[in-house]
Parts: sequence; structure tokens; C-alpha cells
Amino acid sequence: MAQKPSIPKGTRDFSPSEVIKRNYIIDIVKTHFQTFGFQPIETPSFENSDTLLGKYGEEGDRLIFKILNSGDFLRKVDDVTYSAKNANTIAAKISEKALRYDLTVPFARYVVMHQNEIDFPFKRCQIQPVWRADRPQKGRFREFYQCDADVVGANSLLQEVEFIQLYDAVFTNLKLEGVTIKLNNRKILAGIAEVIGAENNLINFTVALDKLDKIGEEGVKKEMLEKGISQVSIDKASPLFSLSGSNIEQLDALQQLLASSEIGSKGVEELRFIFEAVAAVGLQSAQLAIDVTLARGLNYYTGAIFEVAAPEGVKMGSIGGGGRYDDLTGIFGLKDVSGVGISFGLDRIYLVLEELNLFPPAIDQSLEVLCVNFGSKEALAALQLVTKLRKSGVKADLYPSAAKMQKQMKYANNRNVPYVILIGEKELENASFVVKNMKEGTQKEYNLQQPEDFIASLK
RNA sequence: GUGGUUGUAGCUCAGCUGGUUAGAGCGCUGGUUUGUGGUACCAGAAGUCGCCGGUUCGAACCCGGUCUUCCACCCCA
Repeated sequence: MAQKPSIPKGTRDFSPSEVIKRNYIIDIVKTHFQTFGFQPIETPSFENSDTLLGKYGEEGDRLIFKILNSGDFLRKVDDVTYSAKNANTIAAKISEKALRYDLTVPFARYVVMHQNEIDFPFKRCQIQPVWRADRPQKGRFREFYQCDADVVGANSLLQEVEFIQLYDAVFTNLKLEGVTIKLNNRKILAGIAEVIGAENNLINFTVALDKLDKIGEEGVKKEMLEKGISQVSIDKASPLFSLSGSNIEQLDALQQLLASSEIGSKGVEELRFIFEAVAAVGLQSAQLAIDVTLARGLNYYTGAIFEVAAPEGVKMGSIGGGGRYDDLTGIFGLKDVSGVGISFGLDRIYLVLEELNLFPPAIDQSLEVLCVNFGSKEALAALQLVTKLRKSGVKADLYPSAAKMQKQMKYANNRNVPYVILIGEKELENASFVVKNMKEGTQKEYNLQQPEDFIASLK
């Protein structure tokens, strides 16, 4: 080992306690996915490049990890292409596969490929890693997990309501209180653009609007001007910046503002339905808030747009997001299939739970009982006891060597083991075993033939 | 992809304008205590100063490159 080994930037190793905590989150997410009726699927880590490229915009294409072809791939590149030194052109020749960038596009591909086996509406969930050649920051990695739930083939707005409930159920179960589910509708954005006369500049308009909480009203207006939106249009959009009051009040204000726009009115109507339905079923711990500045990946959303913000005071980007896309599978040739879905950002939820100290206290308790090893004869009796404990479902272990007692006790202490069992010469003679409660420092003796008494005390 | 920032013992960090054998706390190992951890006291081990190159009599410190960390853009989970 001449050189210290390392891992690529933006990737991480997970230690035992980290894996346990990640699994804790995954288990909760998975449980609720299932109780809401979603069926799990998995797709390959890498796809054909043409499945992914062009689906996330120019910016997205740049962030897709491309996989080099096998063999003597440079042979396929002719001299003209080679000497032109255009990375994209050459990449297309030497790379035909790429790591998946999210779970939604592979899912769309899956639906199209399996359309004849699927019973629609199809509710699927998927928990797998994705990769992005992004520049890492806190909460931004190049390899991270997404937990997605989507429905295809159902136009009803009840789906949107259900996803809000799903978010609420998961975050409530995780004890993460005070998350805000922000809600918007693409139709409202389109309506606003129409009303102010910027419909040809919709994307620039919404991208700028999306930055409101970051750069403020003046910043947004400045960016809109730079992006070619007229001062007249910007002035007309002014009421948006002063939108306030309850969700219903904001909806009323929007309704007035968008009265002349058919699509905008439709968006307000949809949003109102969702709010009223959610109010009727109630939420346990999450807040639902209308946010007209919410734009997100405008590439394919056509209706509702969701984003989940961590509780106030936690500095973290969104911990979940999603929306409706009326024609996602269209890009793969299957028309008129509506889809709506959400995603949980596992890695960010982990960081938030860690910051707020919300993991269950005993979560990293990988061992309940450790038997001290006093030597070959005693260890055999201890192993028999350990075997019985394990059969009863107790996480038990025997220290493998007759090391110094101090060392064994210290090991138990460091591993957070609540009970240590001692079977030495004395105990063997009495056919007993001593249990030390590591937290309280007390000891109790049990009959070696009747470990049930001890096991019962653990429950 | 653009601009900036960081890297010293297992961990968290000191290290003055470049000057002999690079320090602390925690952790680790051993001992006080050969059947008792977490507290206390004593002792000890442990670092190619991220990596490569340059300037210099001399570099952890200055310069260049590179990797990594974090931050602001971009974008996003």
C-alpha cells in the first residue's frame, strides 16, 4: 500500500451506525409506500444513453455520468470528429451507456416497455441510488438515494391529495415535525405568464420567480429584465410579490388575478380542490402551503408541483419534491398517459434527522447481550447460553477469546451493550450465570438451566 | 461548468514574519485493579504536515499544479 486509498468526490462510505440509521428511514418510507398501495420495482443502474440524454435539459445532460464503451472504442471515431475536439460529439461515439440520473425517466421507460403487463392505474415505488456529476456541497452528493412513488394512468386530483397524505404520514412517523409541503400548479404559472404577456418567456419567468426567497423581489425583477421580460409585464406581475394571508386568501387573490386566463383559472381551481380535500382528511404534522414561486424542473411538470422544505431553522435544500406530468411516457412513444409522483431525498432527510437529533436513542444497539469469555470450559457453557438467547431472538454474542476481563468489559461498553453475562468457574459450579446491567451497574444471578427468566426480563 | 475555501496523530484542532527532535484535548495501549466497563491517577505508542513539483542554506508555513472538503453561482434530492 504505497498510497493512501481514497474515494471519488461526492461519494461516501457508510459505517455500521450510519447504515442502521439509513435503514431506519428507508424502512419507514417503504412501509408507508406499501400501506398506500404502491408496488416496488427496480431498474438497472445504467441505461442506454439515448434513454436519458435530452430528458433533463442542457444542464441535466452535463450532469449525467457517461460510461465508456468497452474495447478499442477510439477506433470508431473518425479523424475529422476527433480533431474537432467537440466533447459531446466524441462522447456520443465512445459512450453508449450512462448512469441513471433520477428514477422518473427510467420509470417512464419501464412503463412503456411493460405497458402490456401493467394494470393501470399503476402505482409504483422505487428506492435506489442515482448519480449526478454535480459539484458536491453539503447535502449534495454525486451518488445519493431517491425514494420515489408515482402513479401512472390516473387523472384524478385525488392522487395529488394522496401524495400529500403520504408525505405527512412518512414525516410524522419519522418524528420530523414542522415540515412544509409547498404546492403550486404549472397551469397557474402559465396563466400568470399569459396575463402579464410573457407567455413566450415562460421558463425564464418562472426560473426567476423561483428565486424570490433567495434574491428578493428586486433581484427577481432584475433577472426578469435581463432575460428579456418587459418592464410592463414585470409591473403587472407585482401583485405576486405581495401575496399573503391564508392559503384560501391567496387562492382568492390568484383567482382574481387570473380571471382572464383560462389555463390560469383551471390551475387555481385544481389547487383549490386539493386544499379543500386535504383540509377534509386532515394532516398529522406537516403544513401545507401555497407557493406560486415554486417552479422546479419545469421540463415535464404540467399540473401540480410539490416541494418539501425542512422545518424552520434547518439549513437544507428541499428534502422531497414531485409533481404531475401529463405526458411523460410520450417521449418514449406512449401517448396520453398521465403520471404524478413524489420523491423523498433519503440523504438529506438523514442529515436533517441527525441535526435535530431525531433518531431513536437505542438505534445503534447492535447487541443486547455480551458473554464474557473466561476460558475454553466456561466459554462452552456461555456459547450454549448464547445459542438459547439467539433462538429467542435476543441479539447475543460471546467474546471470541479469553482476553482480559477489563478489555471485554470495555468492548461491551463501547458497543453500547446493555447487559453483560458472566459465566466463570464459580458460576459453572453453581450452574448459574450472572447478568450485569451496564447502565445501572447492578448484577443479578440466574439459573443456567432457566435462561427464560432472564429473557423475560428483557421484554 | 464559473469563482472562492479547506486539508497537520484514529477524531477535533493549535503551530508566531520560513529556522533544530511538529504540539494539545479526546480516543487508543499498558499500569494502579491478574472476576468487572463507564469516573480518577500514572506511563506509553502513534503524523511521508493531502499528493506532485518549484523557490531557499533551510518549507507544515512561500510559489505552481493536482486531488479532496465546504461555500456562492448554475442546477437540484
